[in-house]
Amino acid sequence: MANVGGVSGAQLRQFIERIERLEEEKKAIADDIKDVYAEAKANGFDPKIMRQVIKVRKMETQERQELEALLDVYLHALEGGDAAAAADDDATA
Amino acid sequence: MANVGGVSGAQLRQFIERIERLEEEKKAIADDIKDVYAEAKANGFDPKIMRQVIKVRKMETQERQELEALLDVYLHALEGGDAAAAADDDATA
Amino acid sequence: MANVGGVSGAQLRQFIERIERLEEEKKAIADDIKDVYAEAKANGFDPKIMRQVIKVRKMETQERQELEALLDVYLHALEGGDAAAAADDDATA
Amino acid sequence: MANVGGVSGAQLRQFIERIERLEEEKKAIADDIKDVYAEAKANGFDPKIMRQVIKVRKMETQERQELEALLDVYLHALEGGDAAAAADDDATA
DNA sequence: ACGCAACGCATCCGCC
DNA sequence: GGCGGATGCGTTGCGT
Repeated sequence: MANVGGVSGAQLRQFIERIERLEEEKKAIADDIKDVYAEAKANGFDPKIMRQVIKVRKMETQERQELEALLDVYLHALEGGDAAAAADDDATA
Repeated sequence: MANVGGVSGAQLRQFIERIERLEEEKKAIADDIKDVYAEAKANGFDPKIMRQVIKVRKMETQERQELEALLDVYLHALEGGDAAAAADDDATA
Repeated sequence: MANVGGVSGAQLRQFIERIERLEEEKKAIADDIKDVYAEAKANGFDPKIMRQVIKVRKMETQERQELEALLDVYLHALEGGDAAAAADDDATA
Repeated sequence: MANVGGVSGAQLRQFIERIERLEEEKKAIADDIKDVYAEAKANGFDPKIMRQVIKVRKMETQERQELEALLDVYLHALEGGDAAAAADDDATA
């Protein structure tokens, strides 16, 4: 009985297996990351500091993206030709 | 100054960038997983049940692995020739 | 000043001391466990094997619990009357 | 076969069960601690800060105990009646 | 906004 | 005494 209540069990199985496959890939990458840290450590770098560096760079990236997003909002408002929109944009920011 | 305190800044940069790249991939896969859950939900499947099913299947796999690990440790103990091997007689009954 | 910003310092003290007391008890039990391992080792048992046996038994218990949780979630889904119940047809095969 | 290689499996079983029992108790206490934090939070206290407070107090306790231990060493050295001992005590500290 | 769960980090213990 | 593995803690992200 692969079909109950009009819904395909086989289809569910496909979803489950796709997810399990993806999670395996995710784990594999996480392991790769651990390997890189280990290799770096073997070359005299401190993993703890490296993590800090990566965290900071990530934050900088996020800030930059947010600024770009904000810029886009402004530009689109101008494109729209509605002068008031630009004025409203970040009154709450 | 690409060399500070005897360590190569360029080498560090390589490690950092490899890790950042891998973390992007990891995030991409995590997003894919979310997408699959969303797609399954759109097809009438309950994500909560799916997560539980995946969790159970994962635990089954882990338990097999732990049993294999236990077997390994028994075998090594036998190699060592000491009394600890007695652990297999009824502890798991 | 036992009252700062509208919160009772005395009350906080009670919470802190309760927690500290509980943590002492927890540590005492952890020490007891170490003692048992030491005693077992003195009787010729391998602690490593013992830990693995305990881990396996624990996982067996957890798996039973997860299966029960899965059953619960199935039953609730059936109550809800929606198609998600189809998850039981072959996903675990 | 409760006896292999002259070692009692029943005895091992006793050790295993004692440990499992103790670990249950430990877990129960850990849960109690969580409950206290939750209760404190419900009364408007920040668990994160509470943890900091407890950590600091613990460190202070440890420092005090170390000082007392050091004092004991000095006192015992004096009791020993060996004048040189007191002078040696912490030359390497 | 809250609570839960997974991840990563720090600490500690046993082994070499 | 250093190293690797295991455990507990704290943080972050996800789902409700």
